[in-house]
Amino acid sequence: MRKGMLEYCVLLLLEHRPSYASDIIQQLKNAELLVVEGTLYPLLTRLKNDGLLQYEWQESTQGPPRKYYALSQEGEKFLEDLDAAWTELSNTINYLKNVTPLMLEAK
Amino acid sequence: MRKGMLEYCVLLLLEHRPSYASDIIQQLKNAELLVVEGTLYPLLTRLKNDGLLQYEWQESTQGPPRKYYALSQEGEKFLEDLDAAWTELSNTINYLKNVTPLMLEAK
DNA sequence: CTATTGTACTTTGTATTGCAAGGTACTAAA
DNA sequence: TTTAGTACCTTGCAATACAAAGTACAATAG
Repeated sequence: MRKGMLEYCVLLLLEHRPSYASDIIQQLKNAELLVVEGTLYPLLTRLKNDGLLQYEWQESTQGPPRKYYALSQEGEKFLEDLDAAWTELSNTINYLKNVTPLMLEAK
Repeated sequence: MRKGMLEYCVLLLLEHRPSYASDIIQQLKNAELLVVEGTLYPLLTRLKNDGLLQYEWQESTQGPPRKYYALSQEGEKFLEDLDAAWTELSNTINYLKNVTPLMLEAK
């Protein structure tokens, strides 16, 4: 069920602040969404190749340098589209959860 | 983004009343969710093979007979799980949409 | 009574996504 | 100099969505 949602979630996070992979995984965990490296790294790479994300290398005080990802201008626009898609999907599900057989036959 | 949601939507519909494929496609269209045959038929077959759906052939007054699908007992139980998963996903997204950078750092 | 149209069901091949598993590289501490 | 910790990356597989093409039956037009 989470298919396709991860992209949206990651973009939502990066809208708030640039982050690197391990940080994103941690933040998603805080939001009850468990994601593993093998899922996230390819996703970030894809979003960058699509021009939706940019990154900058930054030194860390403890450990190897980190790739900090942030939304590009195009990424911000795309996120607005996803916001709209989410609202619609949400409406669709809530509609389906509440329809009665009678309403279905009305069409 | 709709990936993985279709299964849930179809089960929600069948909970209300047994339907056959073309009918389901029409009902989903009424809910603003466009689905094509090549997507739905394999999905229905999979859900049946998983024991979540059953079907009965029924004559039609105009055209070939139809496969009416309905939830099995196991399917009803599964739908409850999906309901819970949907609620959680919904909460996650809304959380991510509303967090501020400050809240993120609090963890 | 055959050809066409409409309805319904099915299959094949492809792209995308998620993930397990394994691997590389740099830093710091033992 | 070895070990542990952090971070990034790749490969191969399974599941899902869809386009496209195909099969089968019923009803109607010619």
